[in-house]
Parts: sequence; structure tokens; C-alpha cells
Amino acid sequence: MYADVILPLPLPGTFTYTVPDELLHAVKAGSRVIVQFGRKKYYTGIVQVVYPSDPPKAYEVKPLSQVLDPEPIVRRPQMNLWEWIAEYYLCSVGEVYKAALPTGLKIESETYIEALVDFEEETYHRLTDREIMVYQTLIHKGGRMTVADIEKATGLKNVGVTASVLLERGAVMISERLVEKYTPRKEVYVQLNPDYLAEGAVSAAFAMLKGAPKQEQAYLALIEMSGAMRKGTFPTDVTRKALMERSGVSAPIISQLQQKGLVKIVTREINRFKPTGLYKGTLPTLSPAQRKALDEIHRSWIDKDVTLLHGVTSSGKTELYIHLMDYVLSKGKQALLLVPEIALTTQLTDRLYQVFGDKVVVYHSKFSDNERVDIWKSMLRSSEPKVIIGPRSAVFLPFATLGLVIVDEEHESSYKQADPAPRYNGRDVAIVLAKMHGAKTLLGSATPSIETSFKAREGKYGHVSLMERYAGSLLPEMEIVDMTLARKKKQLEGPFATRTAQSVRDAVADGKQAILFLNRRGYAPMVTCKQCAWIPKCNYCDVALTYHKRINRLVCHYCGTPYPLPTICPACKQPEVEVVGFGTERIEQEVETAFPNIAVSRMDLDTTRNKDGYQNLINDFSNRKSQILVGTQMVTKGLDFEGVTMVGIINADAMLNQPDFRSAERTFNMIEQVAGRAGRRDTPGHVIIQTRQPEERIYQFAAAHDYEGYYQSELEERRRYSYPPFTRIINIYLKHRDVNLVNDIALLYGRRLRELFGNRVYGPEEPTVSRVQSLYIRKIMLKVELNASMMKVKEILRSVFEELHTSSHPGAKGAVIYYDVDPV
DNA sequence: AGCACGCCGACT
DNA sequence: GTCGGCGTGCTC
Repeated sequence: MYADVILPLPLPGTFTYTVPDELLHAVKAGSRVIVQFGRKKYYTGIVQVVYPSDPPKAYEVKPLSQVLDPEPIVRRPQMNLWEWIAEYYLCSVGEVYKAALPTGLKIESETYIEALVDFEEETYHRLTDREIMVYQTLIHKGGRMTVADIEKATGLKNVGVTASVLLERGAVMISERLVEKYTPRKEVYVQLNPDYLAEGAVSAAFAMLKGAPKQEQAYLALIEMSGAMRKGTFPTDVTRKALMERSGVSAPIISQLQQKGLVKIVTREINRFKPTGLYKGTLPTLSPAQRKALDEIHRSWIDKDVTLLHGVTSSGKTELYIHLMDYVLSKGKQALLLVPEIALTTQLTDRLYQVFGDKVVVYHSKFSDNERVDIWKSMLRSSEPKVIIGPRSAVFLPFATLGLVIVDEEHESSYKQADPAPRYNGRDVAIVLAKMHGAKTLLGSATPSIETSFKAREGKYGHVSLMERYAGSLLPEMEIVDMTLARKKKQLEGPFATRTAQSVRDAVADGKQAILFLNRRGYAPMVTCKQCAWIPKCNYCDVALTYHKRINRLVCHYCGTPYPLPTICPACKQPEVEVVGFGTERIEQEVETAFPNIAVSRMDLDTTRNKDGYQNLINDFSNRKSQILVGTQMVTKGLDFEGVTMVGIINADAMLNQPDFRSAERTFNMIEQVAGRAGRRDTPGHVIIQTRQPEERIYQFAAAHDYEGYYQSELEERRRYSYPPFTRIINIYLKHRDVNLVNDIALLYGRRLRELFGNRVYGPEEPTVSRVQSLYIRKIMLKVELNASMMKVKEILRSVFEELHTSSHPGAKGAVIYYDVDPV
């Protein structure tokens, strides 16, 4: 028997292995297997098919080494989805598999070099300096290391070669080890021995602890924490960790308590995704408008697979989602609720828990590998009706009986994976996933993407509107502030127009809160030399560095590399280096000077990096610990703060003026989103847009909350310049570590493409970030008409690269290509 | 993607 | 003359 295996590599196709007789019973399509690939590496692969006929013997067929699970770990429909993604987004199935399966399920082998201590001294003296260096490093670092670790420790390259020389001389051992990444989560608990809790026995316990103050301390803490002395309650288990923290003792002390028979230490596997919210089990009541929309959605699904729910902010889309999911659950099926990356706050999940209890499965991007494996395995085991909520990667979960997919905020760009491959759009994959299961899809948004709106209006999707807000919920008052004029009239307070500052003060004086939005983190977006206009850039990425004041460093926002801030310009040697512009960190500081005595907090990538940072900030602001929140994009998404009545957009132009056909769409969405944060209940909100282009159509439409006007005008632009939804875009990126060669090759490739596709080809051009981690990048854009055969287009693309790759042009073989289909 | 092979320049 | 750097090709 033979098995075709998918490997987690950027290589086309699958690889054939023989199935040894003893594994025959266990190997099925979807099985997880270990195979050797190349001379030494082992990978976890997924069996695509098993078949008896001989494969073409153009190569040596190796046997499967191991089968990892008694039953397949991937279902057939999932593999179909993988294949669809690979085909559509122009990448390998292996790359999709790599993204789809939680890391914990992908074992990979690693080569370890181990130093042998007792080899002949004579041989040792014959080793080269380099070999001695590697050998000594091994000895000092504890004996066993990977090649990469040695290279890092010594600064040497090509250590693999040196290692094989050392192996030959008998100085080291080389072994391949498989690293299993998944470990079920266990927690150590400490329980009181109930015998000593009885009346009269307590003193006996303390008698045993005489002269052992530490143990007594721990025992007392345990009694208190477990609630053992409270009447009418059963003592609860306490984790050893918590006990150690509270009592300040170490683990051995607790073990001594166990030896004395006072406590029992137990290890238990724990469930990592425990529901936290209060379970009520009742559905929210719907308003007549919501009721009507719900009926319309059901009706539209009679003849459409996908329906757009265009619901303004505060119209209660979530309640509709809940009703729809409940309906699907009652049919015994599963429902998937896709949300943008950032929106996985407890605000939404708590609500789902309230209604659905333990039927809710949250698949959070901040979960650990192990937690993801737990979820994966539990979904594989049972086809119970569940509500799964997660970000784009949740489309890969092993659904058994999917009945409904809801994509909330479908316009969000975070549904699109930018890097690495597969560069898929979670929303579009979700639609395909639903279709494969015969399920229906609902796309929800207050500001639907132009593409989705277009499809809905063309009749390809169903279209349901929900334009009525909660009773008493008012639209915020929108105001465009002309910053050029404000400057002329000297009505500025730092980065704020006096108008903005006054509005903030009014809100705070009224006991309310304000949000100041700025799409740029750090202290200042740019550093420059006043004398010679020198700008510091990242050594690896060709990106201007951002100054972060708190750490007093320049940081590359692309790769994260920090640099010191020079006091003297390296170009002209003058001490004229200054910071220009504003980032969130600087705005926060400006707020402190402009509004003394008003508490301010900041929410951006830098302040929310650790696991609870995000939640803590949200909680603090909700609890009115600060009155002003300064933040990036993050503050606009899915958050609902009761006290906020004022929102200021500090620099709207920064977003609008990005060189990209979606910049207008993004800006409109952002403003609408921001407006939704201001005054959602009883108090009308106030939104200020600071701009130097007050006449821009996008600001006018946004200020009037005129989606229709915006949509028509934007659609016209798209039609005029042949952009989606009238065309499909495929961006082609060429990477090479030589600037000149990448230029040559991109020109050559572009010329060839133009011969085949004519004026549908744009570029090559230097992308905004033209170098990432020492690789130079060139971009070519291809716009294809909607009626063109994508199959043919992609075939041509593949063959053109093949042509280039096999050509004798210098550097052609060192060029890397990747595609971005439907970029956002 | 990793890894080995093999060609070429810098040093012993 | 050898070692290490780096381009090229292959992996079931």
C-alpha cells in the first residue's frame, strides 16, 4: 500500500510513501504520520490518500515511520478546503496545512549535537580552532545543542559541516529527536486531610507543626484559602502555586506537610477552556425591527447561500446572531462566529456564555498551543452542536456538522492574512467552508466592504438592512475641524485644535469620558536631522524608524529591531537630530500638558502586549479610572464604553492619504466605527475629525453618516480605475538579496507578463516597505476582469515563473516569488 | 523550507 | 594547498 502525504513545506503537491504492513490498519486519509523527508529531517505529515497501485517509480519510495494517532486527525472536508485555499491563493497545500493545524500537533525533528567527553587526547590536539570552539561551546553549555544554537552561541556559520567533521573524529554524537509539543495541562492541588479538621483534631495537627514555623504558616494559609473553617461549606481545593504565593513558602515545605499526613498533593489534568460567564440560558428579546430583519434573513437563505446584514451601530446585530445560532443548535448543528482578531474581548464571549453556556467554544489567538490542541481534539471527538467563536484561523477547525457561519464586521482587514502564506481572507474562506457543508453564511457590518455591498446589490448575496437603533440611542454630532484654518487663527493647543480641546474639557466637566484616536503608535513617527534631512531607517527593512520615548529608543515597526537614538546626525555630524510628528505616546504626553488634572491612559500595541494588558485597560477605562483614552485602531473595534461622549480623530489625513486604492474605504469605515463609540445610549455624542482637507468627499459622507452616498461615489472611483469589485487583483512579489538583481528580474518578469496580459500589468514598483529582513522586494500588480478564467490566469503565472526560474539570467534562481490574491 | 554538494576566493 | 562562503538542486 502507498500513501500520499501532505508535508508542511512550501513545495507543490504531495509525497508518496509506502505503508509498512504493521501500520496498515492505522493509516487512513487524514492520519497524522511521521515521515523522513530528505536525508535526515522528520516531519509530521497528513495522509491525503491511501491506495494499492504502484506509484511511478521515478524516485525511491521511503516507508512511513510512524502513525501518531489511532484515528485520523483531519476530516476529509477539511482537506478539500485546504486544497481550495492552495489553489485560490496560489500557495502549496503544505503551507495551508501548516497554518491550519495547531502547532502542538506538528512534531518536527531536530538535529542535536552532543559532545563526547572521553575521546582520544591525541585527536583533540589535531582539531582546528573552529572545531575546538564548537566542541568547547558544547561542553560549556551542558553537552547537547542544535546546530542553530551553536551558531548563535559562537557566531560561526556552517556549523553543520564542522559537526560532521567532529563526528568523524569521534568527538561528538549526532542524533535526530522528535519534539512532541503538546502536553495536557496539569495542575498541582493541595487538599486538607479531613481527619484533622474534626473538632478536637485541630490541636493535634498544630502540635505536629510545633517547631516548624514555615509549615505552620503554610497550613494556616491553606485552611484559610480552602474555607475549611467556614460553617456549612466543603473545603475547596487550592492550587499549590496559589498556596505558595499566599503563604510565601516553597514547594518542599508543602511536601513535608504531606509526609506528616496533614495534606494531600494531587495532580489533575484541567480543562483549559472553561466558560466563565453566568449561564442564564435565555435568548434576548428582539425589537420589532430586529424581528423583521431575522425573518428577512431566513427568507433570503431560501435561494441565497450568503446574506449581508447591513446594520448600523447600536442596532443589535449581536442579538440577531444569537437567535440564528440558537436556531442552528436546535437543529443539532454547529455554528461558527468569526470575529476580527481584536474583538475577542470578554464583552462578546460573556454574552454568548450567558445564553449558550458550555456549548460555547472560544478559539482565541492568544491561547497557547496546548489549549488549541485541546479544542481541536474535542471537536474531533464529538459532533455535538456547539457555537464556535474565533478569529480567521477558526475556519480550519474540524467541524463535523456545520450549519451556519456568521462573519461579524465582515469589512475588517484583519480577516486577511498578510504574511506568511497562505495569504487567505478568513471571510471568503468562511463562505467556501459553509458551502462545502451545505451551510448558510451571514456577513454582518455597519460599514460593509465595497465588494460585499456590490455583490448584495447585484443579487449574488441576499441583502438585509437593520437601520433602527436602540430606543433613545442617538447619532453622534459630527464635526470637521480645518486644521490649516485653526493654525492660521492660532487656535491650536499642541496637536489639538482649540475646538477639540474644548470639547474634551466639556465632556470631562460633565462627568463623561473622551477617546482620542490616532493611527500611529510610538512617540513620534519620524526622526530627522534639521540640518541635512537625514532620516534613520531600519538596517533590515528600509522603513523609517519610530521614536519610543519610554525606552528612549528608535524602533522598526516592521521587524521590531530597536536602535539607539543618535544625538549627532551620522550623516552631517551636526547635533541637529529632532523628532517630528505625533504618535500615541506623544499624544498621551500632550494630553497631560493640555489637560492637567485629567487622568489619561493609552491603548496601543505597546501597552497591550502582555496577555492581560488589553483587558486591564478596558476594565480600567470602563471603571472611569481615567477620563481620556488615547489609542490606535484598537480603540475603535467592538468596544462599548458607557461613559464616552466625545471622540477626537487627531489626524484623519494620515489614513486617507495612504497610496492604496482602499484608503478611502478604510477611512470611511474608521470614522463610522469611531463614531459608534461616542454616546451610544442616552447622551448624544460628539465626534471631531481634525483634517487639513475638510472638503474631501469621504469626510463629508462620514460626517453625514451617508453610507449610500459614500458607496456610490467610491464605486464610481473603482469603476473608473478598474479596481475591485470590477476586477480581481493579484499582487506578485519578487524577493532577492541583491538590489540590482531583483530590479533586473522584476523588469524581465514584468515585461514577459505584459506580453501575455497587456495593460493589466502594473509595475514593477518598489513597495512601501521595499526591504524586509535583508531581502529586497519588488511588486507587480495584475488586474484581471471578473469574467476571466482564474484557472488560466494562475496557470500562466506559474509557467512564467517557471520560465524565469529555469532561465540562465543571473540571480534568477535565487529569486523568491509569492502571490497575494485579493489583497486588502 | 532545509540540507548537501560543489565551485571559488582568502588565508596558511 | 586547504578552509569556509555561498549558489544550486533536490527532497517521496
